[in-house]
Amino acid sequence: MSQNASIKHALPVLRQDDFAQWYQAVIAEAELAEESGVRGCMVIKPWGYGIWERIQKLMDERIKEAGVENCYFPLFIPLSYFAREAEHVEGFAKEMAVVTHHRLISDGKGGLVPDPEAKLEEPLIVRPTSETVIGAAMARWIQSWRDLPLLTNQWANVVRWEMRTRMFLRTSEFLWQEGHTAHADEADAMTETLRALEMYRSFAEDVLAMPVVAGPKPENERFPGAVETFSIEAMMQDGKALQAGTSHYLGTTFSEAAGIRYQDKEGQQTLCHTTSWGVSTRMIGGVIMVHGDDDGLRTPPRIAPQQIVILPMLRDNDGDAALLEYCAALRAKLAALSVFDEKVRVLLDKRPGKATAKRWGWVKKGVPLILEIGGRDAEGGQVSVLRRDRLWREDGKANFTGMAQDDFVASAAAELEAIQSALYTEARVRRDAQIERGISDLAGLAAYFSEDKDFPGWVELCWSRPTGAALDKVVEQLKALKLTIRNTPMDAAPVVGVCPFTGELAVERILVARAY
RNA sequence: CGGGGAGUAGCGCAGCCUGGUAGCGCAUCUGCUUUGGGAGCAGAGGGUCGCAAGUUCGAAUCUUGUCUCCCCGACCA
Repeated sequence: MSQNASIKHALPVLRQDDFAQWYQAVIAEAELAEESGVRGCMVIKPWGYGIWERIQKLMDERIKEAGVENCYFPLFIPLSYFAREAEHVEGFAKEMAVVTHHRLISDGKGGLVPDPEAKLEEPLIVRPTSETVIGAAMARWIQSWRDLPLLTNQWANVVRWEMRTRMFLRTSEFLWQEGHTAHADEADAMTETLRALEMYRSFAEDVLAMPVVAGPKPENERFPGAVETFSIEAMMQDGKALQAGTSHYLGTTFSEAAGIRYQDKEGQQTLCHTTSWGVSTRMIGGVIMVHGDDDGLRTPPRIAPQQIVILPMLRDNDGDAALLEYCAALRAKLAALSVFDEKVRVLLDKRPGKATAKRWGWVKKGVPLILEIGGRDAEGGQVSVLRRDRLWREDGKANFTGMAQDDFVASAAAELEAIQSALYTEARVRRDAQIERGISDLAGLAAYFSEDKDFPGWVELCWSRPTGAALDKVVEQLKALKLTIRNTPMDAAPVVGVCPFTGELAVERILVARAY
């Protein structure tokens, strides 16, 4: 986040001055989303929804490649479904939206109130997640070992009545996909749980250019009803962790609650082992905080709704027609190219207005490549190229490069690949530099996070994996430092030494961090 | 849900203390001049001051309630 005083940045707030305000400025200035007037709910605007559609498309392909089929289940879930699983209902009870009536009547004062005559026999819950309703369906669909594994997914909205909301990161309503699968035994279910986790890890890194650490969560961070919860954790530019996706092995918890059984080859009635896994619009919040800069979002090419925007420098004179013709021909050439196994997405922005003014709108949205084309470019067969990830020159001017149109067309696909790669590398280098592995006691941990450092990163340390009351004590100690255990990295270095919390021999490595 | 702050034109704000039918900047529109890089000048349009009650001859301004947003905390697959 080095600064050049001569640069006039596009955002009103810089990252280093106020990260929370900067985050909201990106969302507003890049026109990703806006407030709706309904508590905790946002309107997702075209550029933000376009990014979500890209995520949906590429994730959906991966889900289907794994043999998982899409379904759709009801938004409303009978209250009694939740009551079947004590831990699950307890986990969500405090944040459930409840429908109690099905009709309104006039209150006699010009307003409307729920009709007392139209009270529902049984309240309906607006789904916070769908294990219960999908479990009920699985119980109907599964009879025989031949019906397994049952692999389903749905793209849907869910509602969780959160106390404190933040755009994309924690909204009352959010969009996600939730995979739900049922298997004959634990081994098969665990394989699926880990397959989904690896799908998320590679998606985050390859598609979102967002490096993540995958691994199991400690027992206090498990999904209500899960036997084991795995997550991918990403580091934001302020050093905080963001849980960007989760995959749960649910054991027979929901099978017992919903009666998901099959007759095995020996003729025995056997409980299924189930899994669930999901990623949400929260991923967009992660992309913002990993790739955003003081000029707005830098959208990774693979999820950019437009990868190249052409800005003709219209002059409201006779030369405009020829200029537009040149730009349209250029657009056609670029649109015929492929990158990342898809057609290049290129927009010719013909809206009235000065190109220089429109440019900053696209810079803030993070379009990977911006082309500004003037009359002289058109006459000379040239283009003027701005790479979003290398926006500024040393002198504080926008870093345009002039080149022959043919050369640009020939290199455009490779350039988009290079931007995708550069964003990943930048994030990876930054994250790796901010994981501290040299701390082995509580005092060191406290010192690391109390240092007068604006954005401390993560600490990876060895511990003895306490459980129950011993774990609760550790959680309390960490809470005093505003820290949480993120997960146990799966590719961690060998374990050494003793646990800083219990003094016992360490058995695994954990990541400790401040988190969103 | 607790503590703090805020809602006035599309956006950002002043006015409120000391009630008298609303103002600035940016943006928008019009005109002129500029323009190979986030233009200048002049003029114009746009607001039941979040919503609802109350006090008052009169409320953006005072009182109460309520909704929404931001920050801190608690909570959070």
